[in-house]
Amino acid sequence: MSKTRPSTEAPAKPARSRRVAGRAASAKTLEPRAPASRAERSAERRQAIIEAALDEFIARGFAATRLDDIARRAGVAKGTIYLHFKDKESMFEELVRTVIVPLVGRIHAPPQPGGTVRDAVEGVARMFIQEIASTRRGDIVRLIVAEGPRFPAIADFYYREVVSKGLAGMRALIELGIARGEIKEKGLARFPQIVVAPALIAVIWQSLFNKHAPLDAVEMLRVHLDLIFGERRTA
Amino acid sequence: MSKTRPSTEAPAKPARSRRVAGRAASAKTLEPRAPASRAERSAERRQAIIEAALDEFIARGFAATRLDDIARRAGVAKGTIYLHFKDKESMFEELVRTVIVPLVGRIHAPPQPGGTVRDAVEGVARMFIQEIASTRRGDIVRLIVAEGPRFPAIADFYYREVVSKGLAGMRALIELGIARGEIKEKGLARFPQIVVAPALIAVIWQSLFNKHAPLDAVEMLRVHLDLIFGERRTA
DNA sequence: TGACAATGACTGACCAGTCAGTCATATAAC
DNA sequence: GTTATATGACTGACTGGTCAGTCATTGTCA
Repeated sequence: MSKTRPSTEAPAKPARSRRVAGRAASAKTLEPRAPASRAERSAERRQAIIEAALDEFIARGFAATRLDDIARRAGVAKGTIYLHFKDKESMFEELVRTVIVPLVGRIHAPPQPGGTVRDAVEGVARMFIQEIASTRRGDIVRLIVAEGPRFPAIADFYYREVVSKGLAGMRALIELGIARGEIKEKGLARFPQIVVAPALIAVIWQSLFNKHAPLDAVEMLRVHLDLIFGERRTA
Repeated sequence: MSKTRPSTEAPAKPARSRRVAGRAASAKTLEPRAPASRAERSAERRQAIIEAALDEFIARGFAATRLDDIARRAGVAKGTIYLHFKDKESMFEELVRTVIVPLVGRIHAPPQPGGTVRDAVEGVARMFIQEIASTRRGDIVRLIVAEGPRFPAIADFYYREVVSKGLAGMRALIELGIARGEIKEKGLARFPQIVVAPALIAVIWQSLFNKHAPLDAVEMLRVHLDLIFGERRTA
């Protein structure tokens, strides 16, 4: 197999000619082609670049991704990228940050006062599958695993913002579960990773082996919760 | 005829202490560049290239690794690489295969007739930590996760040779454990991944987050086994 | 000596990053 | 309201460097 050819599969916006630019469609609700203000259009561009870059980085990894492809996919000239990002490397870092941050907000499971701990953990698991495993964010997780060692800044950030916070939250839940007698295995509080592990496996499986053997992530997580909390009553 | 080679008056074999055992005894009496037969020397070269390439690929990933670096590290000219491998891509694939194959042999845990299932699984876990998590093979696993999507051939191979076999073996153990009453959670037989997940997490953690928060993999796996088999008797 | 192995300078493709120039928009002046 | 000027977002051809892969030459073994 020779070098992977440029990705033309994407709806690469035809380089819109300058004369028409003023009428370029914008995503405004009513006006299909309202000429947004400079700031607005600039923000739109930046967003388009981020989306495109994400696709390319996920598909090819950092080193093999060409800025020309990102530019084409974003419907933008290559130079424009450098108006928004310092260079390829910091673009990658900033990119991951940008996409991860909103994900962090959803991490801390709100432990409803009334419910059981199992309900809370189940909620986290459901959220994880819906929001991460079955979306592009799952690929981001894989991307971090893949490029982390070469981007210590990203690995650090990810540990600080996601891993440590997520595990801390999970540990709190586990301790509550132990206190309430829902969880028998006390050692779990020291290794919340065990509770999370199958979810991560699901993400990796998804992008590597799913075509060989589809994995029912929901069912797997259910079994895992049964393992931790004991068989669920409703069978 | 002075050697034009810059700094390598003898085929520099820098960091290659791995399999010198056989030659170690005679290393003092014989010239380092022992007059081995052509075939032997060729095989040695090939092995050196594989070792070097592995180091580089692990450190940099596929795309960012330079063949010049591999050649230098292997104490070999770049052209020599092409006497042994078709191109960079097939070198990478063949490489992973070469390193994985001996690993596969160790996968099928020998279920000792006398012991408990827990003993058997513990043996697998111990083997995993010794042979994979704490060696360079762990990095290979990460490498596969990282580059898998861009090297379907490798992902396929890995699934066929390692994942499916490993999971099948684990499933057999689980079913035995269920039959013997050692394992309560029957659903585990459908998702052997759950049993293996923490081990994989340990590998990933190792290369990404260990400097932030060292993870005691042995202890974590023990807790996980407690979770599956119930508290161990000896406490 | 003949056959084969090894070398490393070389080539050509490829690509990150640059920058002089363009033009739509914003602002000021009339 | 209309025209003139200023701004800066955007462009894409270009540069300089890098690197996979080649091959004529050199070295080595049988």
